[in-house]
Amino acid sequence: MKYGQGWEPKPVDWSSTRGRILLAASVLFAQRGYFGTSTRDIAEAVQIRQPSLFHHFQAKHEIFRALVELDLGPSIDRMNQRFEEQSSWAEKLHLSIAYDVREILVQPFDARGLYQDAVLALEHFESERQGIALFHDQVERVIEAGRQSGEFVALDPSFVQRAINGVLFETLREQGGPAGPMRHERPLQAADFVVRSLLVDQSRLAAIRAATGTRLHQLEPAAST
Amino acid sequence: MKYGQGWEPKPVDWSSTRGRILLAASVLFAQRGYFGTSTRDIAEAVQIRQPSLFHHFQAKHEIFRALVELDLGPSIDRMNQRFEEQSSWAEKLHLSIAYDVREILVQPFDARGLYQDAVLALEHFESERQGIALFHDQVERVIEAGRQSGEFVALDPSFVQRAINGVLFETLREQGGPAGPMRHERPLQAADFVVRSLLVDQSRLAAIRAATGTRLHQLEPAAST
DNA sequence: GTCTATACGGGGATAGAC
DNA sequence: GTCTATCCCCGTATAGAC
Repeated sequence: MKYGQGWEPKPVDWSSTRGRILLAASVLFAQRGYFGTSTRDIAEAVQIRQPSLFHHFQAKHEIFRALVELDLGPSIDRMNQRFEEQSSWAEKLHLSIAYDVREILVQPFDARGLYQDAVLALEHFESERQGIALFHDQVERVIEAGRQSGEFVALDPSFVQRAINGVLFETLREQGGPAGPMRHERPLQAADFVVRSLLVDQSRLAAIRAATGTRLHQLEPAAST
Repeated sequence: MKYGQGWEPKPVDWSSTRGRILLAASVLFAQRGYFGTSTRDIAEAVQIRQPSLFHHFQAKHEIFRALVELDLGPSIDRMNQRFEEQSSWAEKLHLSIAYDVREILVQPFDARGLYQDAVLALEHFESERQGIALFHDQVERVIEAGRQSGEFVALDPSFVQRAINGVLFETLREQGGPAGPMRHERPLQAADFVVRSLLVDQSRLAAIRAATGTRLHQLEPAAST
């Protein structure tokens, strides 16, 4: 299993040819989808000839895979960090959502084209499907634990996990990818929206929000490097 | 403008060849995406030869367009009905969400492949994009009105509209299309999740939920015909 | 309304020179 | 590491017989 246990993708030099291929491909995947993007399109965007792509990646699907790793790996890693912290489940969940939203809005590549069922269903992406499932499990575990501790109302964890997913993804769609204008309030709004719906005692939200704000400030975005 | 003003798509005889093409195509679009589905695939699923498709639809994108109309048209129409009713904004929103979730889970075709930005960006789908924008406007109007009346907390209507979208869509993904096992509690759960997060006075939720339950029972699913 | 035959463009990927 | 040339498959769509 590739994902989990502190695994992180190697950092990418975004100015290298390989990095520029990844950036351009992510934008095209987001705009036209994986199947709607040809290797010729990608090559043209990077200003190289189409066969030169295959020097950097063995196949088209390896470009896609690299992008999923870059997005998903750190996300799983962050969630593992939340588990190790001493904080309430509501705080963990709130910080996770806000952090994920900020990272996805700030990172240099466009993640909108990456989590399409139709693409991930391809045979090549078995380990990516596993990674996604792992991430979903992590989220569900927080929801479930929060419910058992009495912090959250009783709601199907799998439903909540999917709702969070939907909120996260739509926030990215709204921004129109990393190129779009950053809505700086979105990370906290998204986290508030979900946690407000889950909390038994809603008067705690203000304090939780404040804690997340402080932590987010400390944890500088890694992606801007 | 095709959508709006009481417009509704013509009913489909799902046992006709045309209907079977629509059903099969919707499933394939959901599983492999629009670009990942060939007209050969569709024809094979319907047990006819590939060129015979073109007797029923002028082009591949006309099949897709017909499916979007079948899903989106009734949805817009239902929202218009909510506007004409005498009820609070919270009730309108709650009923809309629950109703939409139920319909999307119950209708015979699979809507999961229909709202992909990469596909809708194609030139052919201008009127579909307009229809989707119209629906989003309707939702935002309810959010905005509810906030002004003091029923809802202050949250960016466009953010909330997207969150609702995400929840709706993820609920469908969870079920795995119309073929999957229906979670009968999902319509009310989804509506609860959103409205709970929006309501200023959360003690109203139980009453709102009860009202939606009654109305939903009266409004039999149209799609099962 | 469905078929066979076929046109024609575009797709991913490889070979091999520089 | 990038190029040109090229292979070969698969895609949508049309023509025209039955």
